[in-house]
Amino acid sequence: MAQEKEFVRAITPQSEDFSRWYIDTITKADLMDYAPVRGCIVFKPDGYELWEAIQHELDRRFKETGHRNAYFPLFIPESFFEKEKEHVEGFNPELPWVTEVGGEKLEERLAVRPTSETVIGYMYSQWIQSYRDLPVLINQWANVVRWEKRTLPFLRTSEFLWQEGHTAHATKEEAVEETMKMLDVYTEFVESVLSIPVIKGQKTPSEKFPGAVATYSIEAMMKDGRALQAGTSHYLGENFAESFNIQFLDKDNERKYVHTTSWGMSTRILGALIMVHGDDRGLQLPPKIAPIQVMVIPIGPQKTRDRVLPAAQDLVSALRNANIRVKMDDREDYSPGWKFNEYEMRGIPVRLELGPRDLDAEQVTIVRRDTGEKLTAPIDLAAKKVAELLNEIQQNMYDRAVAFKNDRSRSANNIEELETIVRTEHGFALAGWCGDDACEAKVKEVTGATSRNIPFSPPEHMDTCVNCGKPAKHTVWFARAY
RNA sequence: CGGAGUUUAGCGCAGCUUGGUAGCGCGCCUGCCUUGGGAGCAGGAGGUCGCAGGUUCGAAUCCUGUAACUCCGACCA
Repeated sequence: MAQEKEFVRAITPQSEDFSRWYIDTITKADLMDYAPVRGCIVFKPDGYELWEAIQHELDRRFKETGHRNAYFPLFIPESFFEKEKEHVEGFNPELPWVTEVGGEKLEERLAVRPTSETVIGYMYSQWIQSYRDLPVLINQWANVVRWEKRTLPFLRTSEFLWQEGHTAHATKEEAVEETMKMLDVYTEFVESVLSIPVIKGQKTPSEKFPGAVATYSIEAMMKDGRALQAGTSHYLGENFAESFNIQFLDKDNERKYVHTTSWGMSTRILGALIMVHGDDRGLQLPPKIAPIQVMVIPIGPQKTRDRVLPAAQDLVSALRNANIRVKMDDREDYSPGWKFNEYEMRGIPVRLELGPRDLDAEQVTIVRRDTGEKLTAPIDLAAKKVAELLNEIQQNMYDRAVAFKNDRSRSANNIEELETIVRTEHGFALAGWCGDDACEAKVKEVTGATSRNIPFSPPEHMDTCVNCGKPAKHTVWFARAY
């Protein structure tokens, strides 16, 4: 539609080229910029503020579940990586090394951390003596580096920001419970705060974290039908405890290895936020995470400003008193129409327009970002109305994302069907799997889709392996993934 | 890491085939004017053409190399 295009001429439509849309949107919305180093980005203030909001919400949940924050070093001695074979093999291709300082070679090379299991494991071995020292429940907010061959802003960058939780427990049962608890924390956060529905499940052995006994994930569907792993939680068993000799003396006077867990969520989640909710006008932020929830735009010629501006200021105060994150744009050198488009592009959930006509009617015009709907409310009830509306938008965005995901998900009885689903219909395919790595690899080779996870509650159970036709051990979600 | 494409003003692009004084739109600055879906007029600033070599009297343009970005593949919690 020509008029539609006119509003957003700076952004490539999603239907034309989803990748271009994504890059256009994050650039125009001023979330990031490319850095001079390959594969690295700058989080500009508007992008970093979103991350701060995510940090704030997650950190509160971690603390409510008994965790405390700490910070471990960026550099990890080479010898640490050699202690856990699977771990070193998993990360070796993407590790950068510090080999010399001031022109002199180091005795031992230092890796820039890709994740901190090893250095934290080493420290835990020093700190833990007795069952009375357990559990250890620590989280770290940090940057990590993985030298990726192919990068994409927020989704896969050479350096990224994340949190990594690392816990140590006396028993397997307790550690497994922790692993699941944190997966639930992620799920609750992503679904209720980011309005993104996820699929909870277990990773197949080929997709699990190097060094883990079991990896669990939450998977989300982007608007192009591709999957994005939104968070992971690992039960590491005694693997790292054995490698780093993390032992404790139990009540029965026996020396035992601890059971460890780790769990992480990264700035990649910003990519999900953008690709789940964004549309051809740009970003669309769920109210609970939006740094600015409401933008007030006073309207009218010079001669009415004396009347409009104080009223608009009162409106801002009323909303602020109702704990709504509100800002006013009263710049005179931008037209109202320009501002409408600008803040829609930036994803602000609600816009309030206040002009002479509104004042005459003692009302304010309210516009929803999610539906584009225009409403009015009496000025003195605006704060109450907007608060209700923000909740409604939050829910509507979630419902819409659920409907989209369900619409694009269905079961596949054979590999051809699976390929149609992921390549032509651009969706998720539910399929049986015999448990053989070779069958999983074959699906990837033929269809381009990888196993996302073995869902805890699949919509149906599949009987036969999608590749070899033998009885299925598991029902698995397959999708093309970021 | 392989294949393809791109790189010229803050952004988007033309100019390159056929070598000869650096262009357009938007944005930016000044002034006037203007405000309910990206207003208008006038004047103005801004670029060693990604980088390094080479060919040539002369290179944005031709050749070689290199870097970054985008897409497709390989690899990848």
